[in-house]
Amino acid sequence: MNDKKFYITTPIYYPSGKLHIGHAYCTVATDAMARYKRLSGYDVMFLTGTDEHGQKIEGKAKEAGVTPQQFVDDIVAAPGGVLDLWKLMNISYDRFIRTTDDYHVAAIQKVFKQMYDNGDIYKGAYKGKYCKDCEAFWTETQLVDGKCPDCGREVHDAQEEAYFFRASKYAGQVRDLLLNTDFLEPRSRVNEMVNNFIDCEGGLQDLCVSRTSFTWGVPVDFDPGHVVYVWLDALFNYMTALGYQNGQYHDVEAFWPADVHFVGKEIVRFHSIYWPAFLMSLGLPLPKKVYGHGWLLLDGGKMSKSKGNVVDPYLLSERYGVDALRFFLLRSFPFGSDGNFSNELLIQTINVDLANDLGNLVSRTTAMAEKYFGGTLPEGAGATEAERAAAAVAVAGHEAAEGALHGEGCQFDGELIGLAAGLRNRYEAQMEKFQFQNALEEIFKVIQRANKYIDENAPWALAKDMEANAHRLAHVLYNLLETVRVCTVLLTPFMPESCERIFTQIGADQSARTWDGAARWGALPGSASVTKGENLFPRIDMAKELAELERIQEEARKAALPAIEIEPQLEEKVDFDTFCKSDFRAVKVKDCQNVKKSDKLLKFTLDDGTGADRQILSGIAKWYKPEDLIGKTLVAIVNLPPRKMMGQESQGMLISAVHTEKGEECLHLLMVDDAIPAGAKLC
RNA sequence: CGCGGGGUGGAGCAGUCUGGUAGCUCAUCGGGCUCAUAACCCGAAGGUCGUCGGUUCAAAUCCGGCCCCCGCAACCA
Repeated sequence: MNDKKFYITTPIYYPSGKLHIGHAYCTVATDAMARYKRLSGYDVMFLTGTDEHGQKIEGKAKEAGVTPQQFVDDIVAAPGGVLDLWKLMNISYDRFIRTTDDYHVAAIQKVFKQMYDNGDIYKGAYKGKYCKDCEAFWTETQLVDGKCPDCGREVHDAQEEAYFFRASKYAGQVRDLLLNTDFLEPRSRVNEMVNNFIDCEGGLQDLCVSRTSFTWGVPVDFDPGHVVYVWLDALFNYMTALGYQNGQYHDVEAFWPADVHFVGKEIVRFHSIYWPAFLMSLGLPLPKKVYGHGWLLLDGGKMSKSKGNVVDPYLLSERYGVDALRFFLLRSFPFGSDGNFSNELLIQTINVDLANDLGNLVSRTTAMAEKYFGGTLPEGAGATEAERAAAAVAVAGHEAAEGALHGEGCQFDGELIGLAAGLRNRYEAQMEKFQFQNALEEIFKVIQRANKYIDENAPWALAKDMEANAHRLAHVLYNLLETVRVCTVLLTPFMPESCERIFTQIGADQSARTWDGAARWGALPGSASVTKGENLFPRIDMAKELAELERIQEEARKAALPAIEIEPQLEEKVDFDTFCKSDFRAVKVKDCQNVKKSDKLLKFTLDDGTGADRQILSGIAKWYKPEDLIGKTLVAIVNLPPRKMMGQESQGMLISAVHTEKGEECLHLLMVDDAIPAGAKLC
């Protein structure tokens, strides 16, 4: 049995709607970490899943007219759902937990009972502001203008019976854990937690762990009417998924405690305070680390459904390739802090790093191997003993490998080989700190060095005299292939599929793709067969693509809007006499023209039956062409006071029907039967 | 005085813990090369590091005041 074990988790996501790029970000990071650990020889358990209970899902299901279970099944397991998304994004999770899974539910009931029995869960009252219509409790601070934030109606004080977890009992221990260990990272999150929730006024508050105001949750088996409230249910997934308190799995021994929980910064509080407290209550080992990563922001602000600015990972994966998206997410943002997502940055990253630097390096290298040597380098092109030795020195931590190569071949070789051979160590140091951005930066420094190495050696110049230079040329190409190989091994956790293709192109067999191989110069056989394949990462036309993306996202935004909206009817009554004062008449359009310098107004010359022309200006140019209206019979109110618009007088108003369709305003002029004579009164 | 994060060349960021030539990507300008995905390589211009004060031989970095932006305190990556 492998004693190098690694247990890593994502949060379990709340499937009240489609997942967005933020969820993908966290999951991709976890996946890269898991793959990295597997690559470096660990026995990895990678857990992700969904947190499916709660009032919000109950409500959404009701809205949709399905049961809560059907609702979450649809979001999680249906085509285009969570499972599909992770499949598309190549997420190599070992286990996927749903909190509605039977074994989890049963285990949570046992956990709850146990904590109740040992006195850490007690019965109390949950107080708050209650909205009858929404059947929801709100806290003072959630209220909008003192009213329900959902429906805007009055709320009133109310309380319900609830169970509480005695978190206060563990405040000291948790405080110590946060302040005096590196349990919670990045460090900047520690103060926030301690100051805000432990050293605050009143100290650490007990946590409400049951509710009676909704039913979609794990029932408290010894007290009907209560369901377990979110965090106790959700947090224990990390253990029940290993088989804790259930017979579904048997991996607690092997994998608990977790090595790291990756979580978003908004739930750091629950993972760094309540989760350890729960475990302390049961006398269980604590996870080794909680890492609170940052958020992807849009235009400097939070992504949210209400703002309508969520980014769809499905769309981006399909458009640019999963690997490009995975790479972008981890390359562009420091994992611990917030980052600004933009389409422009995405495309730029793909173009610069993947297309120009990496893709192009592979392309030009393999192209030359084919062109000059038919795809197989000649005998003796491989690494020399001196180079292998020098590389070993670099791996051992001495950057001065080039020193060991003085007098050997070309002056540039040592520099390239030293840099490439030492890469694994630098990469490892960053990966162990979850600094994906820096790990990738290290790789790309080497890739850039390799591109420079091509210029320095000008293989095309060497190729002009093959008789004299064939050996040198082959060796230059070999060094490039080796550099690409080393980089590709280390890129595999980030871009598994693309790396596979690169390995194929440079002829790297399995033994050359290993973690050990990444620190061994000369692992690629000198006779490896090289083939120039399809472009790995096609360049994207920035301007064109941005426009296209904007169009697609706008369309998606519109599709999410209600199909047809109409103005709500007025509550206020109008008395009959007032109504009768409005003089509506049928009018015939004698002439209609655009008003100069106005993009909204049309000028109508109308026959209103009086014999004199009536002129009306109407702001409907967006919907009608003047020539299409001539001869039509319309409806106008004729006794409005005249009004000047753009310097011309309007004597009345044409009547239209208006509504909103997919967020867009629509307008139709009222057109009536042409048999109606001009001037006929409408009543 | 609720808590936290941030303010660094035109844009986006690193550097701040462990003071000592201000770094990276993109954009701009000039040059080189032609193997390659109009890519690659070299060079240049551009910053009084939000602001005021303090400590110091020396401050983007340490300390204090102020200004501005964002987030959290609700389920939420």
